[in-house]
Amino acid sequence: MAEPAGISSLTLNRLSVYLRCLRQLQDSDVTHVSSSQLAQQFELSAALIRKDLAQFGEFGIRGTGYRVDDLVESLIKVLGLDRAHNLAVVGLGSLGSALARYLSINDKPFRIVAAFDVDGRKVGHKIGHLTIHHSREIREIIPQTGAQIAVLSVPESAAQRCYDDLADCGIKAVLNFAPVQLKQAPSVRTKSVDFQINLEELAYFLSS
Amino acid sequence: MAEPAGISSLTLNRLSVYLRCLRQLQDSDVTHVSSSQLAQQFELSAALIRKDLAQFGEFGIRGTGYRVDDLVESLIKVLGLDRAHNLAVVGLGSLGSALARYLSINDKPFRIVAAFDVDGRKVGHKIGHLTIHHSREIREIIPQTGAQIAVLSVPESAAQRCYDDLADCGIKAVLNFAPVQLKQAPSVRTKSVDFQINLEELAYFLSS
DNA sequence: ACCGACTTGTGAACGATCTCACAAGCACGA
DNA sequence: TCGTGCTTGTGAGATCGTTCACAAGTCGGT
Ligand SMILES: NC(=O)c1ccc[n+]([C@@H]2O[C@H](COP(=O)([O-])OP(=O)(O)OC[C@H]3O[C@@H](n4cnc5c(N)ncnc54)[C@H](O)[C@@H]3O)[C@@H](O)[C@H]2O)c1
Ligand SMILES: NC(=O)c1ccc[n+]([C@@H]2O[C@H](COP(=O)([O-])OP(=O)(O)OC[C@H]3O[C@@H](n4cnc5c(N)ncnc54)[C@H](O)[C@@H]3O)[C@@H](O)[C@H]2O)c1
Repeated sequence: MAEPAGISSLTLNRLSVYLRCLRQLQDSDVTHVSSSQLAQQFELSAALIRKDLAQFGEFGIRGTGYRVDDLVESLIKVLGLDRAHNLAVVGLGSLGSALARYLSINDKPFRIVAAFDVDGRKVGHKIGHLTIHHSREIREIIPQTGAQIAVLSVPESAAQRCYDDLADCGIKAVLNFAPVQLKQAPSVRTKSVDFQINLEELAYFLSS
Repeated sequence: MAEPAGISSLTLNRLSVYLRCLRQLQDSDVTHVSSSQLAQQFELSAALIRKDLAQFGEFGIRGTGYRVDDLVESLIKVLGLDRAHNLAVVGLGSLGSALARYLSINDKPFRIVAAFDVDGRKVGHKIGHLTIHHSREIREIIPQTGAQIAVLSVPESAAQRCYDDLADCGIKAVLNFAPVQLKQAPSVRTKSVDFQINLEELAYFLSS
């Protein structure tokens, strides 16, 4: 394999898309695929796909293209999906519950191993076969579970405090859904998904 | 005001962030703010903030900074948030319901005016004070409601068909949550939010 | 064994985005 | 009225991301 150096989010996100597409091809028993065939599926240039892939090694065969099975395997390795990732979910409101449900179905390499809330009606009860703990126990419980990634779906007002707790107890990555600009901890890779911002972008295009 | 020309998504999304921050300042009775003060809040350079804002006109006062109230008002106008936007939600599973709930609370300029599903247990029932219709009625009902934006939260297998229906009946923008690469209609501004891709990006950083 | 048709991987050109640095402008006090 | 101190708006330059174009390599047919 190859470069550890700064791979951009854009490239990484496209790798996920390629992987998804390649798996569909596997299901259709396609064994080989060229960069231009892939490029047609999404609206990308073939060169970009080749550049993206080439950053991690030489996966293709000149004159032939890429062997689908091999490329799937390589991408899984590159993205780190060949090992299980333990997740904690913090905030089991309507969004958090939906995410938890989604993850237990689509469980491939991501597995929920801890759940937290503050609502007395939820703490102590189960979501799936997992007991919901009180958030004040985050620091105590997370290290026992081996969770490295946290999904943060609490109200805005609680987001920063929960984030800091998570950072303190060894969480390495957070996917945040609260519409706030988190003051980030240096030890934590943080990514936010902001529904409202996306809607507002669409609103802009409608009124112009 | 100024340029209609191609504003990038990056800029637009930052404008939303600025707006959110400015509203907090309003609540704290701060009347003036400089680009460098804003820059501290998020981790951005002051110059970038000024460039972003300057694309739409001269909102600042040299030597003083920006008047918070004025800038809020200007950004609301720029983003098109000064008028109501009617939304349709398609697919009221766990995610769709969470989104619908979220939008009815946080209703500022976005209002749900139509809801669709195919599940017999849902069609005919209400979500909030809105009746859920069968998806086959999308083409008929959407034009009556004036919805211009659709939120698409159906399973992957149904996403493309629903999208095409929405495009056909005059929807101008779609926010898609299904993990698929939609074949886009030229008349529709489309944006996707992909939970899985975001998780996979985080996974990459953990294993490297 | 060779040719022709094809595809990859990649340097170089291009374009978009961000940062730097400073002239132009405003407020306030002397 | 003028000067000082501050901040905006903005060209010029740096950096990052994408596209172009082609040499290098592979395969199948003859
Ligand atoms: N629901 C959506 O569709 C949606 C969409 C985009 C963003 N969001 C954001 O996601 C977050 C959650 O949204 P929601 O709709 O699920 O809200 P919700 O009110 O349904 O759920 C929030 C949950 O967090 C819990 N909570 C509160 N403080 C907590 C703490 N300190 N520690 C742990 N849990 C705590 C609450 O008890 C509740 O169960 C919000 O920030 C919201 O803005 C939601
Ligand atoms: N739940 C999550 O946290 C989550 C996160 C990320 C992405 N997603 C994606 O969002 C989509 C919905 O997820 P979900 O968890 O709500 O699934 P879900 O199964 O709970 O809900 C899907 C809903 O869509 C309805 N539906 C099916 N076909 C339809 C059609 N043709 N027209 C209208 N409605 C139809 C179903 O009846 C159901 O109510 C999926 O594509 C999923 O991959 C979900």
